[in-house]
Amino acid sequence: MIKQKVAVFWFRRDLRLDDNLGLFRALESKFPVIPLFIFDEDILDNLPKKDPRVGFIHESLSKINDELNKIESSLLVKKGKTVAIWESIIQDFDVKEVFFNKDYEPYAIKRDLAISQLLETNKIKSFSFKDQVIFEEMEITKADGLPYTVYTPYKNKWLEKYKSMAPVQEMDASILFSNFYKSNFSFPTLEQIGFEESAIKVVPHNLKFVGNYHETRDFPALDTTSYLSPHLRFGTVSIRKLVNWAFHKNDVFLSELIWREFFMQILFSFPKVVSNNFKSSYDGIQWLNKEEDFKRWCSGTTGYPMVDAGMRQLNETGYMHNRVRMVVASFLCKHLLINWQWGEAYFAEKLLDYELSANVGNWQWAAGTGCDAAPYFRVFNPEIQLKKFDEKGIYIRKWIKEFDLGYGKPMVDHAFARDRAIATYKAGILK
DNA sequence: TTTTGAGTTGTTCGA
DNA sequence: GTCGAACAACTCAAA
Repeated sequence: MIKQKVAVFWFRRDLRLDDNLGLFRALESKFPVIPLFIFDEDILDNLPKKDPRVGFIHESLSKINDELNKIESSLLVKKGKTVAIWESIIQDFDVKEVFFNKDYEPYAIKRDLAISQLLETNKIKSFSFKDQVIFEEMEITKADGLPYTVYTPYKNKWLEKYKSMAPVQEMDASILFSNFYKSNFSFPTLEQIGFEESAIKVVPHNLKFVGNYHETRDFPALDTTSYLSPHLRFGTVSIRKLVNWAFHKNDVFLSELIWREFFMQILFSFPKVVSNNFKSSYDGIQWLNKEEDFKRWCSGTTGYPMVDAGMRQLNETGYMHNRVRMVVASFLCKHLLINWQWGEAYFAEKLLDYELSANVGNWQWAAGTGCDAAPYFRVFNPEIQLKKFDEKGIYIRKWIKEFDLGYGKPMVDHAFARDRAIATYKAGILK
């Protein structure tokens, strides 16, 4: 049997048909395009069976597949080790070209290199595209060509470059949809991939409060969050469209999107931050790392309402308000003197928007060990934070049902913990 | 090369 | 109640 000549577009964390650069370029190919997604066993094997993020990926793929079905095409969904899957695809089709959008995490870089080599060996052309970010690694650098490690000058340069760019062209790939490979691949259920439905769900994003972001962002009771982060994580929204829109809408909100790229380029240029302090002079801190303290933090039973409400919101929904993330992170590192890596790992497990670069970057920021981090003597006072940002206790009552029935005592005295944290850091920081 | 200014999100203390 | 300084110097970026 003669194998059909095809191109393949490989979806990874860009789960949309709309304004997807790599997909657009793929559809310009002279070969019909098979859209592919691989559930990567090297990642999935470490996840719980009810991981809501896998559910969201599955749901997003299902929507894409529904769209494709309208034009007599379908998504090819595979599960296994990526190299083995690609070997099988090369067996089944005469693959001429492969298109995908770049992914900058250490694991992804390694994986993509292996696949690119496999394709090259088989004389298949592969093309990768910048789609996940406005500016990728080494596009925003200091005059000497080295990466920025301080946010503000990075942001200034980023904005300068963005303003000088030609206006963003939105790509309407739908005019090219006729070039999708006609197929009727069967779409697997979540159970067939080895997962189960979770009660926790990614919610649709909501941009209606962005205009007032600078005024409302610190008040968790208002629930004016955009809920964009998981969508950015999995690429169900286009960063180009979002930035283009946010640019005229709200500077502070835009700045958060620039933080995203700042931490991405930090991870790319300094991959050691995944498991090491960015500032190695902080390596000598004597963490207490007490298991039972960590468990109380995880379960939201520290006795500090702001901390507990945040952790319970996380445990129940997979989200946590940004202001509260700072409070719980500072509490873990400074009040409990637990290594930021413990907290980072817990967030990685629970957050729907979990993204390696931002998680590591922000945890190191809170711990004071990161680039451009909070100074070590800055210790958030959970009671003052509550008074300032949830004065009426609306947020904490939402997540702590028993709050008015008499709430437990703090597990550690603030003044004591603050002094201990500053003294411990001071003693541990190498000169 | 040297100098200068600046650095996400805080808290506490004392005048 | 309000305000500035201290917390601790240090490193980075740019001129």
